Amino acid sequence: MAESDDQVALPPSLELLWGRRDVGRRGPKPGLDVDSIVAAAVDIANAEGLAAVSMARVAKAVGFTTMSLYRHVTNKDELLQLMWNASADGVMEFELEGDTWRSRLLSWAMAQREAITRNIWIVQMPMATPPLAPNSLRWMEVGLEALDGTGLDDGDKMRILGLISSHALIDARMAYDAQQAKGGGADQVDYTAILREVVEEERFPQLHRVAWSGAADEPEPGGDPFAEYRFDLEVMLDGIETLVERSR
Amino acid sequence: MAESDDQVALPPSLELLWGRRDVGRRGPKPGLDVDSIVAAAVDIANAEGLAAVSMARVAKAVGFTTMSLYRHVTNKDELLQLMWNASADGVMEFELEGDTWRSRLLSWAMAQREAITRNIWIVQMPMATPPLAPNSLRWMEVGLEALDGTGLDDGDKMRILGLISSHALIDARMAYDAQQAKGGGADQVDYTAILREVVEEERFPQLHRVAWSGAADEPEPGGDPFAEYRFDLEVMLDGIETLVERSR
DNA sequence: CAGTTCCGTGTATGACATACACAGTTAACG
DNA sequence: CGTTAACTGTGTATGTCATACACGGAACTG
Repeated sequence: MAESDDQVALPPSLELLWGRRDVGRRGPKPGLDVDSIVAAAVDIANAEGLAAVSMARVAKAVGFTTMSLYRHVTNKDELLQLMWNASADGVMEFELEGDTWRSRLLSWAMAQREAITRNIWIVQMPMATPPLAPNSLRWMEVGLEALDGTGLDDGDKMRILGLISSHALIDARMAYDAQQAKGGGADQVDYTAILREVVEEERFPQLHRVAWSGAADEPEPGGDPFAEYRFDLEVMLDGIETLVERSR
Repeated sequence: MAESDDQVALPPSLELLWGRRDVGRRGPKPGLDVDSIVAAAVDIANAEGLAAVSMARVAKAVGFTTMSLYRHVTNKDELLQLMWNASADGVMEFELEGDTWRSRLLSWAMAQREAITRNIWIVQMPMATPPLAPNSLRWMEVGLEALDGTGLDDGDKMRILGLISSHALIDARMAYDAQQAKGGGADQVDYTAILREVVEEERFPQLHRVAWSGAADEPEPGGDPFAEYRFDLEVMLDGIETLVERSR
């Protein structure tokens, strides 16, 4: 298992994300840098959502004109990747909690979900995963540490981390959508009321029962905002536990 | 548990999706209808992806001008919801397979993933869930049937179906992104090669091991396109099995 | 010092979703 | 049955967006 000395050509965005993009030395001293651009973009996203992050808007925020941004980032997609990596910097402060792989993994999974909540605009990203950049790879590194001692092979470990992190994202995305729908106005109707309105007993006997049993009711305000995610995590952790037992 | 006689005001999109939007009777006979618009939009999406579905493009496909579409759908978001519902019509032919709740639920979960694959543009939808429209509610109805006999309460059943269907979507989304990245050109580099390039042993000991052990290698071409999804499903089904045992 | 590279600006382009006014068609109403 | 109202589709316009490209000036290189 020898490391190759050949340098692999990283995709352009990753070159930038790993600090490997050659920066020219001629020409005027830049008044603008990529870190300032990314920070401004993240601020706008935090304040107003990802849709508010246009190149013109970011440029204005850093005091330059729109087209100057393109001297520092190739395109908007690259800026989005940079933003995603920047927002994952909480990994630097994160520490696994617990004595068992299960409790450590749970703490990791909760941290994933909380990190997204702190930068909720991530749910609006056009891509499904963060770039293979320093911060997200550090999250994976820590996740692998959580799984030390399980006896699982590395491939399964990676798949498990992928399962959990993808679920954190989509759970946050669904919660965000639901909240946006609620924010639309006073005439919003909740899930159960809609079900009761549309599911006839003859055509949807199961859903009809569910609708009228109150089982689909949305959680009371003030409760655990992550209740749904915790349920899902328990299911997944139980399944992982089964996998761990089987590998022993 | 009496049904209320009060009609709840559905959100405007759902009124249309459930065929409850009042259609006026005065004025010229329409040359255009919402079904034609949706069908055209779905065709374009199937052929070229969701980004190709602009109002102008759809209008051209049905032989009308852009603004005429707005006589039939409120806005583009509504059209997207109509498309999502239309694409879920495979539920009409679907039948659960198996003698146990587990095998039935597995068949349901696979069908979810396959349905998305057939209309892969769904992964590019701006919203995280389909509308509460006839087809997606029918999928839920069938999913609840799969869980008959588990003894789970209705709330847990709904959460389980939500877990699986959301996972089908994000798994498809990640697979789509990966494929798009591959299609970018001959200079694309795979996941493992990137890991090997960027993860130094000192800083990322776990990922370094994983990268050089081959555990993160992408599946060979020609294998099961749903291998990752199946792994995830086994984990989730094992976890659900634990939940079922506990509820007995 | 001439040539090259690089930064930021200004201008332009094409694409997009959608507002709004107009003219003609059809139904409702008294 | 004539008038009014509702409705359809068109044409025009608007503002926003990402990004191409040319220009002038700053800074480096040989």
